[in-house]
Amino acid sequence: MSSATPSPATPEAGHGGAVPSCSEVVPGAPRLPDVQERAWMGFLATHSELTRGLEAGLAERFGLSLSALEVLARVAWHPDGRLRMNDLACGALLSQSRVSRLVDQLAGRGLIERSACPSDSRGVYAHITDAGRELAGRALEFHFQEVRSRFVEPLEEEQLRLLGEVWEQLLGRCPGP
Amino acid sequence: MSSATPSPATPEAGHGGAVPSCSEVVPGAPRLPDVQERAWMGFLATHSELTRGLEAGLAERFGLSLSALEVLARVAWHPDGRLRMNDLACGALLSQSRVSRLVDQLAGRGLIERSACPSDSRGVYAHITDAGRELAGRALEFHFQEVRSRFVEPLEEEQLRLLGEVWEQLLGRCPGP
DNA sequence: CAAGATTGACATCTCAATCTTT
DNA sequence: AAAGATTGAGATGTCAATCTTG
Repeated sequence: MSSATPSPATPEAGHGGAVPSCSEVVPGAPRLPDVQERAWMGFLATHSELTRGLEAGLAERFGLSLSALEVLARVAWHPDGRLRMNDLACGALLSQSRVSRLVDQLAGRGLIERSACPSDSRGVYAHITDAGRELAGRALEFHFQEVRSRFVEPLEEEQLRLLGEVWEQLLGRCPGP
Repeated sequence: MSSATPSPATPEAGHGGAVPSCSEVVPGAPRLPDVQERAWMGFLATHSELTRGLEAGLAERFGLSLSALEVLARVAWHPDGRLRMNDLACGALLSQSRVSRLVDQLAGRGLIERSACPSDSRGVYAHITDAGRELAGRALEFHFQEVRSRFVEPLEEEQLRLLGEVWEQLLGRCPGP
């Protein structure tokens, strides 16, 4: 997804910028105060730019999407080398059906195999294969290197710590049903 | 999009959490150091949770996606009440083709109209209609209220300022062609 | 030829319906 | 009835091809 929050139009806005400058504002346009707007718009723009870059690198080198890598890696490094479909969906930011189709895809490439769950016939295990473990290792290594160079290294340790606090304050305000 | 970075599997991971706790780690799994991981994973999880919530509210009350609102609002508050398709695509985080189809959709609801550009026959203007301006006003008002309550208010002014700095440090490391 | 706009083909992702098992 | 897994339908988004105009 990438979706943005509307920003007041900049007349004949420049063609290149990731975040519109928002210097020229039309009277009457609802806006957020500057500090808030920069924090919010930058959040969206940064997410968009970073995930696009990471997706592109992974796709080119390993034929994996971020979601596929997430699934593959979680199965690969589970102590049992297998994980039930539902448990896969829970930790990831993915729906059950998406996980089912991702596993289809990875199974088609011989990176994962499905097998029945003996203790609960409803369940299905996703098993990592040798090829899957090997690819997961290389892809994850590359991916973390990318995250370091694009996200970690441009920031100070203190900024990273503060980001962690911010996410903690923002998350988990969804009371269950 | 929502896509996540793989996190080392938590055995029988809990079913509710947005961010896996990552306390149990399998030896051999590539990882980022804790502070880095919290900053990065929280970033992804927060983006996912916030945009889902905002999308849902807008869709339910106004039948608009975030992208549709972005397009509608930019046209509505442009000084001329109109904008060329290409200029629409540039400021937004959207491709030209997506903008073209969003304008189709909005035009079908009578919120926007297309018209030829006299000075350049290749160009097409998207005009805001009265109905479009009215809806944009209400939807944007609602949307900013949501952003305030979900993103701005849980944070301190100082944290918002720091976020702005972080995005500035992370963005714009893409040298043009 | 390059630029603006549209279209077709395809990837990604979610929701709702379904089927099986508990 | 509820839970796990899959499937169908549809929304959202991109890339590449095309068509028109500069």
